[in-house]
Amino acid sequence: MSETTADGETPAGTTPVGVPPAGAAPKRHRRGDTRQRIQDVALELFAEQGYEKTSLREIAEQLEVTKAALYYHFKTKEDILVSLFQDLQRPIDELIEWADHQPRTLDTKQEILRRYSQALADVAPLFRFMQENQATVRELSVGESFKDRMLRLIDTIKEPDAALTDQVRCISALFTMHAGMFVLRDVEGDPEDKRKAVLEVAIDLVTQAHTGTPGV
Amino acid sequence: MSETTADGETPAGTTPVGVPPAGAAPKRHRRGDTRQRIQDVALELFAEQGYEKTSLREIAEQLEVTKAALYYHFKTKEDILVSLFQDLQRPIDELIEWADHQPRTLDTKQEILRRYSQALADVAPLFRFMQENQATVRELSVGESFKDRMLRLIDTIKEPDAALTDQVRCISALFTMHAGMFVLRDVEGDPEDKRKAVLEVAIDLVTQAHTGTPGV
Amino acid sequence: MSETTADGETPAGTTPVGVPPAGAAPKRHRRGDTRQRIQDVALELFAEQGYEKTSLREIAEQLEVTKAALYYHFKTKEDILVSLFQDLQRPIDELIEWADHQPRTLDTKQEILRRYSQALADVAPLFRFMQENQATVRELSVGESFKDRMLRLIDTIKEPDAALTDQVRCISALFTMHAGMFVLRDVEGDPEDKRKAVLEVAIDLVTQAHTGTPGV
Amino acid sequence: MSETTADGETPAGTTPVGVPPAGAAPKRHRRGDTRQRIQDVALELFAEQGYEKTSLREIAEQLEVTKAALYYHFKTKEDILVSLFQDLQRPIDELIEWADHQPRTLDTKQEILRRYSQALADVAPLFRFMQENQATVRELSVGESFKDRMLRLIDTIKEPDAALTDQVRCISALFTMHAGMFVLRDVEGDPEDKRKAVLEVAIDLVTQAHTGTPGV
DNA sequence: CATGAATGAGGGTTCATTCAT
DNA sequence: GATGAATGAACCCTCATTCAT
Repeated sequence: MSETTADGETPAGTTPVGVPPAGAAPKRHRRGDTRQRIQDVALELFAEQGYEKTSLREIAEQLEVTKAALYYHFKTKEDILVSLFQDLQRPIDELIEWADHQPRTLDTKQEILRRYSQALADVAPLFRFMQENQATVRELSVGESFKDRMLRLIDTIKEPDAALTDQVRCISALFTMHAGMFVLRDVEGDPEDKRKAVLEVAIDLVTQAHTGTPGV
Repeated sequence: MSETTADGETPAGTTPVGVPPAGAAPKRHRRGDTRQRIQDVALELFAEQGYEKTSLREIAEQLEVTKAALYYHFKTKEDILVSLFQDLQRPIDELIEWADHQPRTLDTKQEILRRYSQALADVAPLFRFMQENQATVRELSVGESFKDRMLRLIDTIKEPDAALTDQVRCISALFTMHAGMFVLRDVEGDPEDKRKAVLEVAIDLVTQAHTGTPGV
Repeated sequence: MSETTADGETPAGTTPVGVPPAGAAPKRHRRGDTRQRIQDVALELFAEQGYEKTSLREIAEQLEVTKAALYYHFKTKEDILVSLFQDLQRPIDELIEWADHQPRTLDTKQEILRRYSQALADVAPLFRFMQENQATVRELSVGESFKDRMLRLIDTIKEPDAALTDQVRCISALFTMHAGMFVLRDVEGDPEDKRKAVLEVAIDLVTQAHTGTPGV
Repeated sequence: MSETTADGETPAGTTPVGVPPAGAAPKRHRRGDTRQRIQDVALELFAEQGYEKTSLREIAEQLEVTKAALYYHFKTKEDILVSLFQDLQRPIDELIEWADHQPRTLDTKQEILRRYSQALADVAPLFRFMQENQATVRELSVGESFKDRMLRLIDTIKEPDAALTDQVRCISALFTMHAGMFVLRDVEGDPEDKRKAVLEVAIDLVTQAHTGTPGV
C-alpha cells in the first residue's frame, strides 16, 4: 500500500477510504478513479508476487469489483502492465532526453546519476517489479522498450571507445543503484543515508571510468 | 525401494545431455539418463521463458516423454527446480566454506572474487534464471536458501563496521559480476575478455572498500 | 459483490429440475437456474455412482455446460456436496429442534419417528447417498456434522441411563428406517405401505425401549 | 493393524519384523507371504479410507514394495478386493449353507442370528468396508454377489408370506446387527456386552416376527 | 460503469496399468 | 518374485477473456 507512489507521493487531496468527505459518494468508493485504483493494486500485487502469479481475480477481489470491471478499463492483463510503465517510465525518459542535450562532461554524468537516483526512488515499486520479473517482462511488448531505455541511459554515461573495464564501471554504476534498492533492505541504516552512499559509489565508478578514458 | 527417485543423489556430475551415443537405440528407454535430461531441458526452458511460463507439458514434449514420466523422477514441478539448485549451488557453497577458513585479508577477498567469477561462469544458466525470476523464486522454498547464500557471501568480503559506502562497494562488486553476465551480452567483445574486465572492476571495488576501512 | 455465489442462499425451495418450461429458449442461458440444476444433477450422479466416481466433467456434460461453469457457481467439488447437505439437512435440523422442545414422553418419541419417516422420504436421494458413501463422507467436512446430527437425533428418543438393550432398540429404530429406504426396494409391495410398516416396527422398538426403561 | 484378522488372530509363528530368526532371510521381509500382506494392508486401507481413495501406490508404500509387485500377485486393483471377499465371505456362506439344511423353527432362526453375530465379529473390517463403500461396491463385480448373500440370509429368517411388518422386523434384525458394529462405537460399555445386547434385540425382533406370523 | 454467467485452453497432479529386465 | 521406467487417461482446478444486459 505505502509502496504505491504511482500518482505522486501519496494521493494528497484524496479522501482516505472509509472517511467520505461529508455528503459525498454514498457507495463508499470514490467514483471515477477506478482506473487509478486498478493500477495501484496491480502494481502492488505484481511487485509482491510477480506478474504471472497475480491473477485478475485477485486484483478484482482486492478492489471489490468484478473481473469484468477490469476489462472495462483495460483491454487485457498485459495492458495493465503497459499502462504502469507508461506512467512510471516518464521520469526516466525525461532524464534521457535531458542528458542527450547536455555536453558529455564528467559533471553531466554525475548529475545524470544524481537525477537517476532520485527518479529511481520515485518509481521504486516498478523497478522492483522489473528487477524481479525480467523473465516475464522480456517476452512482453514492454520488455524491449525497457531494455532500450536502459541501453540508452548507459550510453549517456559510457564512452563507446573507452576501455572495457571503464565500460563495465559505467554499467556497474547503474546496476549498483538498482541493486541498492532492494539488497540494502537487509543492511541497517537510514534509507536516505543508504541512498546517498549508493549514489556516491556510483558517481565514483563513473568518475573513474571518465578519468580513465583516454582523450577525455 | 521407493519408486520415486525424487530426492535424488544426483547420479553423476553435471554431464551435459549432449548428443546421444551415435547410432543408439532408436526409441524407448534412452537408458538411465532421463532424470538428467529432464534437468537439462528444464533449466534451459526455465532460464529462457521463466519458471511459471514453462509448463511440464512443454518439458515433456521436448523430451518426447509424457508428463507422467516427469512425475516418476520428480515429486513436483518445484522439485525439479530445487534439484537444479542442489546441483548448481554446490560450487558457491564450497566457495563460502573455503572463504570462511581464510584470513580476512585483501588478498583473500580478491581471491574470493576470482573464484566466484569462475563459479558464476560454470553455473551461468542457473544464475541467469535466478536473476530473471526473483519474484517467483522468492516464494519458493529455494528462495530463502539462495538469499542466505548471497548474504553470507557478501559477509566474506564486507567488513561489518566499515563505512556505508564501502559496504555498498562490496555489494556492488558482487552485483557487478551478476549483471556482467547478462548485460554485457549487448556489448561487443570476447566473452573471456569481458569476464576479466568485470572481475577487474569488482576487485577494484573490494580493494577500495578494504583500503578505505579504518583499522585494516 | 463476489462473483462466486458459492456460499449460496439457496435461491429457492427444493425445486426438482423436472422438464424445462415447454417451448423455452433453445440454447444459451437457461436463466438463473444453473446453480439449482448443478445441484440436481450432482445429487443424482453422486447417489448413483458415488462421489469419487462422479467427475465434474460428467456433471458438466450432462448439463451441457463446461466444467469451468461449475466453478462459477461452486468453489470446489466438495462445495457442491456441502450445498446439497445444507439444502437437505434442514428438515432434520428442524425435527431435532422441535424434539428438543417437547417433553420426553413416549408420545413425543413416536411422533419424532413419524416425522422422521416423512423427512426421510423427502430427502431420500441424499440419504441414499449418505448411506452408500460413508467412507467418503467421513473424510469430508460435512461428515462430522452429519454424524453429530444422527447422534443428537438418537438422543431425542434414547434415555441415557436405560438398559443397554433398550438403547440398542432406539438406535435400531432409526437404522431400521434408514435401511428400509433401500433394502425394501427388493421387496414387493406398495411403497407407502412399506414405509408405514417400517414406521410401525420402529415405533414398536422405541415403545419397548421406553417401557422397559426403569423409572419412566 | 489389529483389525486385520485375515490370517487367523495374529500370525502366530511369524517372526516380528526387525528380529529375524537367527540365520534367516537376509532381506528382512518374511518371504512368500507377500500376497497375504498385500491383502492385510489393502483391507486396512480400504476400510479406513474407502476403496477409491486408496491408491495402489499407498498400499505399495506401506508394504515397502513397488506397485509393480502388487501386479505380480493380483491382476488388478479390483482383484485385490475380490480376493478379500473370497477369503472373508466364507463364514457367511457356511452359515447360509447350514441354515438351509435346518428346519425353519424359531430356534433355528435364533441360532442363525447367534452364529451371524459371531461371524460378523470375525470379519468386522470387511463388513465395515462394505457398509461404508456400498456405492463403490455396487458397481464392482463383487457387489451383486454380496447383495445376493444378504437376500439369501434374510430368506433364512423371514417367512415369505408373513405380514409386511414382520418381514421388516427380520430385515431390521439383520441391519441392527450391522449398524451395531459401528454405531455402538460411540456408546460407552464393554464391546462384548454391546454385542450381546445387539444380539438380544435382533433375536427379539425375529421372535416377534416368527410369533406374529399366522400359521407358524 | 459495471456485473453475472459462461467459455476454452491449459495448468499441475494422480491413477491404474504395462513390460522389459 | 520383484523392480524401474514409463504411459494414457483422467482428475480437479484456475486463468484470461467475452458478451449480453
